[in-house]
Amino acid sequence: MASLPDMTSKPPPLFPRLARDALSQRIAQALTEAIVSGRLKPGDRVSESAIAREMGTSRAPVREAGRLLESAGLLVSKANRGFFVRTITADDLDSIYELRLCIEREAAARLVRVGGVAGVVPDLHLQLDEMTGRSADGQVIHQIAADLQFHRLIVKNSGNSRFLAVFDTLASEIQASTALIDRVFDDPHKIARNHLLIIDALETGDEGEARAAMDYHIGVAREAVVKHFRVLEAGHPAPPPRKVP
Amino acid sequence: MASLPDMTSKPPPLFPRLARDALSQRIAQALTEAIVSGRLKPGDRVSESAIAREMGTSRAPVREAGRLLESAGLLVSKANRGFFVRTITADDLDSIYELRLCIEREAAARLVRVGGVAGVVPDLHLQLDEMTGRSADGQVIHQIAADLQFHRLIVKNSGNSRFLAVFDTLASEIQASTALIDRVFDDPHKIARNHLLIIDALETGDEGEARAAMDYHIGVAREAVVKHFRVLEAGHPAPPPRKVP
DNA sequence: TCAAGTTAAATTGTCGACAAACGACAGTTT
DNA sequence: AAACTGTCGTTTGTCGACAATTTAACTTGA
Repeated sequence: MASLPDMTSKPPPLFPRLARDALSQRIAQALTEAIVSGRLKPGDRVSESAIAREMGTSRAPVREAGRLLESAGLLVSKANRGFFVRTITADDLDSIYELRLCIEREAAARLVRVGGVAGVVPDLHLQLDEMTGRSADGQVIHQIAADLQFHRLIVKNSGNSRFLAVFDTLASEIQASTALIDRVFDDPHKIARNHLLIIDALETGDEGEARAAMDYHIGVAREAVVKHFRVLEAGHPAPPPRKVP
Repeated sequence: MASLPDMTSKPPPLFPRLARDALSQRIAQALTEAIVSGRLKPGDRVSESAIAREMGTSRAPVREAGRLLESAGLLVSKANRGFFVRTITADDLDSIYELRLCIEREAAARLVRVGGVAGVVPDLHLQLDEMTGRSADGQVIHQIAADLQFHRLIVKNSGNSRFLAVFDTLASEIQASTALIDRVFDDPHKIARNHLLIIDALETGDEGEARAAMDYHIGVAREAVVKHFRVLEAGHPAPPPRKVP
């Protein structure tokens, strides 16, 4: 009986299965990278044919990648006009952070409830080191990515897959918006301290504590980010759309 | 000054915009209708070529419609296998309702905060009439649709567009899952009374009241729906996938 | 009879091409 | 001068066909 082939668990951790469909996903990843890195700026046109020419593929997979990123919130499509990099306003970011608050507040409480705190705390500390390390290099993008990853760990281990799905969407939009930011908001060590407060709250084992810590933490970030974008908008009322080479 | 052309509100209610892209959207709508009506059951294969043949189009727009419904959560796609109608488990529904709770709780509070209650209450009553009317005909599907529409009105008028986007996704999944339900859970008038409680709470003007009412209302629904699906799953452990004609 | 290996049918992923639609520019009219 | 109309080039929306992959059937062997 023990020699029966195991049908439930994957036999050996097979290679990433590189399906044929992977093409559109790789294109999507390349586009995502271009957007979060800032090479593609909000409002820029993303031409199917141009991208297809550059990557040496047909337009079909590019189109699929575009639709994928559209549902992810990174692109918008106008009928018969094609895709454009989504322009994120301060109001958008405010809405995003308000939704993010709802999700993470509940995720933190849920993590405590299901007793998964002890399992993630080590990973959280690792991610925290990553965060402070990155910020030392002045890698703002990577620092924010590590920040989001920290929060993602909490959401992922909360046990509600819907929370994670929504969070990932919001995270990619937040990450994309940070391409416009050229400086960190706070001293890296202060940020690290703030995240330690979250870990402390989680470890109390009290749902209310966890919720409150998350409430405060995200509330502060929300205020800072939105304010930053409001002054940005005051300077650049309507940036003209550029053509992607 | 009063004769200046109004740039903020739409001039005359323009025609319905009828874009060329409407083809894939119409296909998506047709597929959605088939799913929520139960003609396509969870696990059923949705063949690109078959649908394209039936509708007299090429596979490309069908494919796009599939991707659209995939991001909406109605379909899942396996690499090189195509699309399948999403099978929703009781655990899924529980996750969905937990997320829905987070959203609507905050949306109700927000609606109170921005002072939009008075504007929607008439519409809410209209939707309530629709709900009780439908249930009299035994139209369970339509009754649930009207129920969701009631809640959608609150979310929409809350002012956070992200809330609405997430709600719509969840609503379509809930609507699709109800295709498996053949009876109403409660007396229609009792349901109507429960919704009246929400309206009452909104009209108090107190955010906490609104939140609490929503909490209770959705909590009850969640418990009933999830319990219903758990017994369904006990009877149908793994329904075999059917081929769509 | 059952199992494994092989072959065939069906379906998806991708490609290149065509026609409709949009935006820009210029010409005309009031 | 301003607004409207017609034309032109570019890009998308759609199509049919080919290649790769999966599924199922079929054959072969113990």
